[in-house]
Amino acid sequence: MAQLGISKPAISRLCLIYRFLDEMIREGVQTVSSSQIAERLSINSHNVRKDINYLGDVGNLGAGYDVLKLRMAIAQKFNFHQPRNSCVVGLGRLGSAILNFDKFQEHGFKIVAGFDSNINKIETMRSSVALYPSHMISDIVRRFDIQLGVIAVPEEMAQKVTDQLVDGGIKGIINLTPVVLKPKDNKVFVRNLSILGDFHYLSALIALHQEEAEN
Amino acid sequence: MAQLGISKPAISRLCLIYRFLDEMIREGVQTVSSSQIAERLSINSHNVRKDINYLGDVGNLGAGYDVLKLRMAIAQKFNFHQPRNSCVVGLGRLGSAILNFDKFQEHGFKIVAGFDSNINKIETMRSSVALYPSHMISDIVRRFDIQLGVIAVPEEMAQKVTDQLVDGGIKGIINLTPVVLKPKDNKVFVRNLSILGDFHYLSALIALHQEEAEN
DNA sequence: ACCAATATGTGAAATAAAGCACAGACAATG
DNA sequence: CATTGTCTGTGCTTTATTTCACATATTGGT
Repeated sequence: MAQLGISKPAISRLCLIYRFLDEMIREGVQTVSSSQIAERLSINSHNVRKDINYLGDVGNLGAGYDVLKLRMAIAQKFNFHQPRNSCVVGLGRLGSAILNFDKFQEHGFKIVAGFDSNINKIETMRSSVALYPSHMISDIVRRFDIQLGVIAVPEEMAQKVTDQLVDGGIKGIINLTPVVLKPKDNKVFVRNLSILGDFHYLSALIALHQEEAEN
Repeated sequence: MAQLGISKPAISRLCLIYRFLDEMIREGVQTVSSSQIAERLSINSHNVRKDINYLGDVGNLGAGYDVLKLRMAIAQKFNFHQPRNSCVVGLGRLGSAILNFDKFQEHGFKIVAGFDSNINKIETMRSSVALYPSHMISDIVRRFDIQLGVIAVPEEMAQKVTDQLVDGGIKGIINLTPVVLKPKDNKVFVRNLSILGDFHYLSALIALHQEEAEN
């Protein structure tokens, strides 16, 4: 994959900053400094400034950042104003929790479809989102120009639905299974959010930390 | 925080490898090479070898890794055989989905408590896990030696329950809210799994990628 | 109008992580 | 038992990311 002109950790931090600014706006704050942001988000203030610098000229030398202006600059750089259609595949407990989570809409992520292989489930389930059987994934993704997909199916189905999503032209996948997905099209971005994985990771950190403390 | 002798990305990869080995064992495979692991997990084979090297002497020069031996070596290094008590705070749709997800138990993460501030909910909810009102968090965490906590509460409560978990002596937190937590005790490890955050992140990647493609 | 305090912007230095090349060890085969 | 091909272990190189230092701009008070 080619250059992005901005590092991935930086993108990730700017997303955090973006949400932090939302909060500031709600509280009526008009100006914020790099060290205030840094303090709240537990990152280094130099890093904050450098990240913001990727956006171009937004700060006021000596006078911090204008909250609205900075937020706008991030939104523009990352095209956050363009709403993106999304879908959820797998409507078990986890999947349906996400399907019905209304917070996403507020942020421009419109969930327009839910999929499950159990036809009975999609017929009886109540939801404001349109539901479809899994074999229609590619069709529906293409038809509604769905760009983001959340995968919440059992492990053994994960790769298969990935292929279907990719066939439909999906652009990004949030993978909630512990499986490492291999999208056929390598322009598709994948983000792994495995709770089991994080249990392992934290458990490992704790163990190493204890071991170290004993020496 | 001090040295761990092993980088965090490496820990994360080794956790992936660990689960991959589980799969191999189920399939009856006895030996695996660094390039097979690399291929399946989409990482570089040099990197795989280097990571495994942190574990000490486990490979067979010229003949790949013994699946069982390697898995054991990771488990030992990270103390995966020690079961860790866990809890879930916030029993909305997301929280209760996790509470009732039995996969964790198989991996040594025993969920021993669920918390919610809505007393009515904890009285009427059916679950094999013991449920408590949120004001008991510190008590119960301490009493049952709970080491890992999953936070699935509304954003505005997240910091408060973090403080309670930390007061009880929690060691690690999986944060499912988009809020950046500030644990009072900095020996507590936090892992952020914000779906909204990942929507933003992917959305940003897609936007940058498109922009680049246009030039 | 000046001074002090405050904050950004940014090149340069330091650190961390990933990628690489290859020497050395083993296994399988004939 | 020798030979060939395979695969690990690891120091070195390269790349990525963070941290630092400081020059420079701005505000506010006197």
